[in-house]
Amino acid sequence: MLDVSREAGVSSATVSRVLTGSAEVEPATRTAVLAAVEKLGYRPNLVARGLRRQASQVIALIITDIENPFYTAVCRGVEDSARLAGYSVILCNADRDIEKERAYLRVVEDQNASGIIISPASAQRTDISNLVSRGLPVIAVDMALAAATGSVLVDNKDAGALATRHLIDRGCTRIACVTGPAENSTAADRLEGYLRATAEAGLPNGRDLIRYANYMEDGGYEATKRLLALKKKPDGIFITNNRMAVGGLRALQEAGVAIPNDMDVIGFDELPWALRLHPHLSLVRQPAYRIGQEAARLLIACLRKEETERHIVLDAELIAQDDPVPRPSRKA
Amino acid sequence: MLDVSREAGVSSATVSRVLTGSAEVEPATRTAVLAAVEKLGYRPNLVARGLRRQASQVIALIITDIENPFYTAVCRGVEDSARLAGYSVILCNADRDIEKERAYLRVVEDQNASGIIISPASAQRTDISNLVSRGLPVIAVDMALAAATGSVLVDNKDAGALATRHLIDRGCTRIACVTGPAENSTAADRLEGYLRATAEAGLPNGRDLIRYANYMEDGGYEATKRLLALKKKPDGIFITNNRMAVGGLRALQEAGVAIPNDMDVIGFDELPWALRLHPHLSLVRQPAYRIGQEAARLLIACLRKEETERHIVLDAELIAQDDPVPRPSRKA
DNA sequence: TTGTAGGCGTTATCAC
DNA sequence: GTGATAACGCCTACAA
Repeated sequence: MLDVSREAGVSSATVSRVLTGSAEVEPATRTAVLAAVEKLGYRPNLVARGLRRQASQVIALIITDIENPFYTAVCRGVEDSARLAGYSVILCNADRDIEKERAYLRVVEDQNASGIIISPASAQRTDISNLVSRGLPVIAVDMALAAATGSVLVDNKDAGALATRHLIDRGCTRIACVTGPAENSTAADRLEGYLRATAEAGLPNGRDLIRYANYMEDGGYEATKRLLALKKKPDGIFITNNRMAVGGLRALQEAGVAIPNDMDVIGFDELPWALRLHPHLSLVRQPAYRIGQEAARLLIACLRKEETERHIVLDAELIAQDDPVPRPSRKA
Repeated sequence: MLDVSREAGVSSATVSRVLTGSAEVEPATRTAVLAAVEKLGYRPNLVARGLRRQASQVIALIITDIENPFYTAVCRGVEDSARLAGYSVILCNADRDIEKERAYLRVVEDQNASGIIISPASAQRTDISNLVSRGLPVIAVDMALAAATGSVLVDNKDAGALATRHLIDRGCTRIACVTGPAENSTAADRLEGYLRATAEAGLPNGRDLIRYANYMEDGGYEATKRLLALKKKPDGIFITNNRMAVGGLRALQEAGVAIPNDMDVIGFDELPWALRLHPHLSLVRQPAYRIGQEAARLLIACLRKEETERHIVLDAELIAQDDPVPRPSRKA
């Protein structure tokens, strides 16, 4: 910057003013400065700027599982929205690991991120209290977090009920549920939706019909296999996430159970295209891209101290079996 | 830090020495400092440190397509390896967009990343020359980059030939190839492998059997559909990436073409589990996680000025149809 | 409108 | 072994 100021024959303060637009500058000196910047290919050092301003124009995005397309779609929403507003995004994959998540929260704080968007590893154990008390805005997505500055969520109970009712509407009378880890609150909510819908319909929903798994393929596989081993087999299964659905489909396939003739299945969230290879698999889909967009919008509004609603709830959508599947609208 | 130094009754310089281990410190003062650090919950400001040291302990990872599980697996490899060595990773998704990639390269440079790992959007147009000339190490993965400091690659020509020969071995005599964008060098290499293998076997490989698509589901879908519309239909198809394979499978399914009876298909890279739902789909798999690990190892070796081989070539592996599929070994 | 000067939180240098 | 002190590159009072 010193070079630029010399080249333009002004002080470094003026260069700074031109570059940041923080104050009025004589048009002539302004052009001189810009010419010098251009000539020397000068670019401000973001680290120094961050140190001085105590704010970095960087948003940290901490996600639960980078190999799950739901979260990557959220990422893209955050990204696109944040970049439009002049923010950079740094992405961290906590990998469902509370320790890894904690490590990232520390790093991100120490790196002076301007704000944080997080899909928490745990509603209880994820601790953002010191961040929030330091005034750092934190937006929760996917899972509610009591201390969060804001949130963008889907009502997982409703979504779970929506999925379950679809199976009921299709005539299932003995519906099982493969849900996520017991301590995971979204899994609990989706399960609760299942319990509500089955109860309303007077259908059985006892412990034998419920399986807790790890939200991963192998978990869905094992859980489904065990359901198929029941004496009183279910005639419908609600699998509460996309990766487990893949495992579940495989278990059904290996067992020679045909969908929908021998078994009705509904999943939760897409795998881009892959689940559509199974035309008889319905699913409930969260607007992942939109969740990301809204989270970024919310965070930036907080950073700008704008008045805005703090908590957004979006609707999940039923993609019913054999229905025409709309293209995922990213730009919506 | 000033607080800590007061608390411990020493100067800030000593605190720094204790924390960084940059010089010997009297054990007694050392414990006093650490006690003060503990008591006050002090944590160094990484931005200030980065400014002073002109090095950030942050590695930037720029990937091509965050929705492609191949790249996310690379991420995890980089991550795990980098964190072990005390580096943080910031992840950027260039989205096959050369402009977005350029923007990220700038941001990352301005943020003073210590080094860069990149899967380039283009072998020709991705420009890292100024980074490299500034002394920033850049490791290319997935696609070679002439200016790169180092690289971790798979021989895509060999891999393409490997895939094609598998179809040949299975008795195909008219093999088509759905490859990526014409200007994409990995796509060109995989295609070249196909051309070589078919030529060696005396099989046709004319323009009608070759489709260029966008490495995405819709591209694979359209390309496959057009292959199926040929007067002289192929009896085998090599689809050069995982996302296109999903689209291709869908096109075949819609057309009622059964694998492997009506058509043999081989893909390239996995979708975690999803492609295994199609037990008759073989594929050639790159060691994605390992590529990421090696890239991080290489980069860190460069940062530490260690002598090391600069360019690593790993082997792709054939996962033959109906063969038992080994679990993806992440920790390998 | 512009320049001077000081400080953001560290660490490196140089005395002691 | 330890403490002043300067400097990393930028921004912003304050003064001119």
